[in-house]
Amino acid sequence: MRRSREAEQDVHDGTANEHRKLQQNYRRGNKEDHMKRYEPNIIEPKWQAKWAEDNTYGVTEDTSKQKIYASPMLPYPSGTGLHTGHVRNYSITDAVARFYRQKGFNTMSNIAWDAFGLPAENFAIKTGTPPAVSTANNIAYFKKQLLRLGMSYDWSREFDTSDPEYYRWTQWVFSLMYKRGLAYKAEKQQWWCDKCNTVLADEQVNASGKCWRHEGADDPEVTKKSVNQWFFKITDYADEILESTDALNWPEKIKTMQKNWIGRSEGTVVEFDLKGLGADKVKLDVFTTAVETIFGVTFMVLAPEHPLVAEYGQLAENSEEIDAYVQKAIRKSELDREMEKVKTGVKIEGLSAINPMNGNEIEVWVADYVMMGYGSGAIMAVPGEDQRDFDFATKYNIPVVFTTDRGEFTNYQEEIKPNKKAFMLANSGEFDGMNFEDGRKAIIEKIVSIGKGEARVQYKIRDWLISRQRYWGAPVPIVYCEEHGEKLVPEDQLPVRLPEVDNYVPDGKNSSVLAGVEEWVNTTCPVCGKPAKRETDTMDGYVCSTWYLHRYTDAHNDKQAFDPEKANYWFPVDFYFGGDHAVAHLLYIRFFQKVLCDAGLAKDREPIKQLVYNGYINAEDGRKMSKSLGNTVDPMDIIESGYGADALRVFELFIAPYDQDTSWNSKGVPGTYRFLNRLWTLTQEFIEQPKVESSKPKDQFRDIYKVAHTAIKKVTQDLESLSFNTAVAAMMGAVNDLYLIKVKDSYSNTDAWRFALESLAQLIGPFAPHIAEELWHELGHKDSVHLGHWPEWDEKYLVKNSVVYAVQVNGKVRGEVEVPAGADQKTVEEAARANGKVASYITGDPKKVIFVPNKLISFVV
RNA sequence: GGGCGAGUGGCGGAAUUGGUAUACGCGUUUGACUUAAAAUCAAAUGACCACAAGUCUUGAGGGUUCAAGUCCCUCCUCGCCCACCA
Repeated sequence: MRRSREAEQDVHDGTANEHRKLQQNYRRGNKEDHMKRYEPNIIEPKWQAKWAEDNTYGVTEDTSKQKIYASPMLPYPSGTGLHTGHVRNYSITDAVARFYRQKGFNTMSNIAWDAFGLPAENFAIKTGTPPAVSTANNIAYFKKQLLRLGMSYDWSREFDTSDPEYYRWTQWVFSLMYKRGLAYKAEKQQWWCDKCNTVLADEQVNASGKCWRHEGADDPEVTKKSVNQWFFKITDYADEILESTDALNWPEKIKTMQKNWIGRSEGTVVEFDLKGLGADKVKLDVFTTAVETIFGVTFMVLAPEHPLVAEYGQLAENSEEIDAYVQKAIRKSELDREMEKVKTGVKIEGLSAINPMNGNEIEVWVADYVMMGYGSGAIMAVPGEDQRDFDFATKYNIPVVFTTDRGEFTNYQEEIKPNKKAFMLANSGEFDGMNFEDGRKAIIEKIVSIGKGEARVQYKIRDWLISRQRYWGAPVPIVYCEEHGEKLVPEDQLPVRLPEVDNYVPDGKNSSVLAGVEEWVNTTCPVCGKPAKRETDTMDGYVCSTWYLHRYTDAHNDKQAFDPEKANYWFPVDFYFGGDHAVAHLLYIRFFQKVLCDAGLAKDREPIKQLVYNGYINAEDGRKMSKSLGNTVDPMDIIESGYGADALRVFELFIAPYDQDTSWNSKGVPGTYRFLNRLWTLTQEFIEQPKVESSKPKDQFRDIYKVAHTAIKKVTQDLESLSFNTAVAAMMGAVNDLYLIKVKDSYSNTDAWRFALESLAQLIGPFAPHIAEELWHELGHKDSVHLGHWPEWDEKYLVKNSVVYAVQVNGKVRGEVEVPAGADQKTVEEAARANGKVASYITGDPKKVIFVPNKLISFVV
């Protein structure tokens, strides 16, 4: 069940060899026999057990302390387990959580399982294993991995979203939405995946028109199907979400994507009367962002799917031609239509529209360059002012009217388009001579006054489609009664439990297998008690994950989804870590938080203070890590082969800046293991030295203190700015420096060495928590280094006694000189000119001398 | 077509307001230890050059400056996102 091993045999063999080597090293290494060796597979499980026993990472709402809430995005427990690419996200989360915990913050970090979803159901269809069983197995392995990695979660708050005790409250979330008028059922054209046999949200359809779960070359494109569906009214909050996006401390990339997704544009809805084919009383609404061009409208265009096309197209003389065009256009995917360079269309003969501003009668066309999915699916075409309309008009010999006075300009792309706003209106009746802005205002006013339209804000975002025709999800808590219609299941009757079934294959007829479970479907009406039928749709997994960050704050409450007081203590989430779901999940949780606020259940209108969005780690071959390519590495293999979780975690943080994509390197973990081993050895050797009561003043150990304080400063600042890779480099540098000092001078049990080693034990805590704890205890401490132990640096040890200046002549470095700290320009200049090599480049007096304190001196000759 | 990123050794990557480019790690090479290998420790490692000296080097080309990976202009490549958006 767990995972297919064959594909990773090579990797496995490789690590097995490493394992053998390491074991030999332990047995026959040249370290003195009595010295305790660095064996992560002994110390790591030991501390993991101790932390669990002491509940080291358990938290309560301690108002006397400042809180930090740091969480990774909850994982979907797939059958393949975590690979080393996934481990990056968890390592980053844990480094930040541990850093703040060590600094004394009341820090909460958690894990939960996003357990509902299609793969478990598909696995059930294939093998007959119930989703609940395979999901539990998968969770067990994920949990084993994360425990072995030593993540500092409050495990008492763990839950999985497919547990009735959880989805009971997911159904409560639905009720909350329903009661606030934010959940509704509607018949809409929706994306449909033939492989999943279910509808998909817009966000689940990728750029090439395929389902997010079936993106392969052989997979079919999604199609449109008309289905009666449940929606959450996210559009009610579109404006607020959009407006508050800029202020978020989130990556610009994500913010831009969300803003594009909401897609706000301000414009005008204009109503055109129709004429002919018996449509004389019918109005055609169009949306335009350039209403000032309305005098230039010479034709109207309807999208092929527009309802008026179906209605009046068949009445036209050329109905066959229209029908053929529409059929062809609908078969083409939206993507194909967009790729189409040449615009095509068909005129609806006999139908015309009346321009409300000048009464002109104009043609009505069907063309697939207009999309049903935006605006009203119809446009007023202004070929004089719009390139697309112009192309179309030219092709079909439709008149062109310019509504701007362009003077001598003739080139549209080069001259007119960029300067459009500078031209005065023309051919626009009473509005001639007005500039673009005034003209627009005046024309909108006029349209409104004659009752033919209004200003409107148009969004690209649609309401959130939440229902799925699948088994393995939280049932929508609705029943249908003949007398009372659609009724919410009362809260005290939740959860609506998923019944056990034998056959998981959906019939593809717009309903899930639940529809076939009669004893479940047949229920009673909560109002009259008479027979009623259950809703058979389940909710999209994104509904489950929309409120789980709240559940963490009160994970086992059986009276309510969460206690708002507890949630308000922890919220907003200070750091949210992930590398996926740029739009969907991250938009939904913002929406939900605002709903909670309006319902009086939350106070912060934004749930996430800082989004930490990590890049991908690709496989060593440069391709994306995936089970099907056989290029994933199981972190357990690396850990168990003797390198341990700490070395793996350090490498995950060291490999590159966290937000950058990079590639796995199988030699990397041995490298970070070496580093940890050097730190280990340094500490062990120290412990074995007899304690020295030094009579030397502290200043004699200045270089040791300097190394320690430099590292403390750098690592602290780097963690604050999430620069994990340079923090690791700084610690490596410190260890290297201490080795040099050790070799050069004596190595003895002095306060200076103790300070340096204790500092490093603390600094390494967020990165390699087990060795940190072990060394901390080896150095004589009894408590956990992870609770409230973080070193502070003292600037006085960072002050240099002497400074090395670079000496430049005409901008080129020709040498360097060492002078006492604080030397003035004259001193440095003399020292520099005393340098023979420098002097050879300077003949006579320099024209100019540039002096940069503590850096360089530059002679211009 | 539009928007946003990014191009630095053999590789992953460092580099305050412009101020000694290549920190740290991997890899490679040498030495110590070892019967031997591994491990460990010490050291070398951008290119050209036998060495020194010197020259060149941050995608390409120009510019500003005493000084440019960093600022400005032109261009190339790659990645991501959006896209007949009315």
